[in-house]
Amino acid sequence: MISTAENILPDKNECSNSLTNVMDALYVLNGKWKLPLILSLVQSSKRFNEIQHELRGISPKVLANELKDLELNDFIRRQVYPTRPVSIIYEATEYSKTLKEVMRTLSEWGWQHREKIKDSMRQEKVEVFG
Amino acid sequence: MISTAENILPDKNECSNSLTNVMDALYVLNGKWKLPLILSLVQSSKRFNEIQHELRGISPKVLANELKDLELNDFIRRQVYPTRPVSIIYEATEYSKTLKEVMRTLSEWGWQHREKIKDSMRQEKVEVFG
DNA sequence: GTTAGTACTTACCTAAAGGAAAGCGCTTAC
DNA sequence: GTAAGCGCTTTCCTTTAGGTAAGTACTAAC
Repeated sequence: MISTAENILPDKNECSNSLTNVMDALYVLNGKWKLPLILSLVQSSKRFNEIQHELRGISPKVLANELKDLELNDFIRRQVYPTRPVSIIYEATEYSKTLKEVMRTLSEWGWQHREKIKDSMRQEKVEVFG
Repeated sequence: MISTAENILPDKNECSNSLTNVMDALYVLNGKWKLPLILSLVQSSKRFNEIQHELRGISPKVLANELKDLELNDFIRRQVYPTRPVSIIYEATEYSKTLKEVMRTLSEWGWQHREKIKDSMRQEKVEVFG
């Protein structure tokens, strides 16, 4: 977002826009599995069963749905290799790689958040038993 | 995350951890309104009705629930000022400011995603009418 | 020909998210 | 005393997400 001469209120504009931007981003990325799934495939292409194994807890039904949805939205590609039997490989598109920075900051935050939670649990123990 | 000598497979470790990190982050931040709400209050403290006005479409019930949830998780604070009548102001905590980078990257991505969608819609028009 | 693996689909169900509309207790303004 | 604003709560309802369990079509190996 670039503030130009027409932007009389660059700050306010930027603020209300970033809200809209975030809501637009969440519109496509919302849900428990979309970002983890994209991240997993950005790290390396995988087969159905491999993904299922990595995202512990995802059911085949939900995984199949998410994969279809992400393919429609150009985040992943379903490649069929003519081996016998055929190998079906899911891979991240170039477009899903534009999410790298988002996933990096989110991962960093998730890590420090877990640290914080651990700390506060330790603190509670001290308060109760210390 | 720091790779130490014990990390024989720093890459693989980092990869599987970032998946866990992202899933942990999403566990607290998931939903249509949490990040927009935090962003709105990081930008400036606000009253109930002001938030409702800014996040077009949020119902008072959902807003009240989200505010309670975010307060419990230490992202926001409900301040009561002894004016007559009392003013109730919601403000972002220091902790919610640790999300700034996440919200910045997400906002940037949301912006460029909207541009992409606009472009692809233009492209479709050219294909159909051009 | 039976077993196992891959990549799903189908049917069924529950829980949670989310929305619409109305109301409530308070206060101030007219 | 009536209307209007604030900060919600309550009720009722629909939609969506997500899970379980079973099954299917194909192939290949034993």
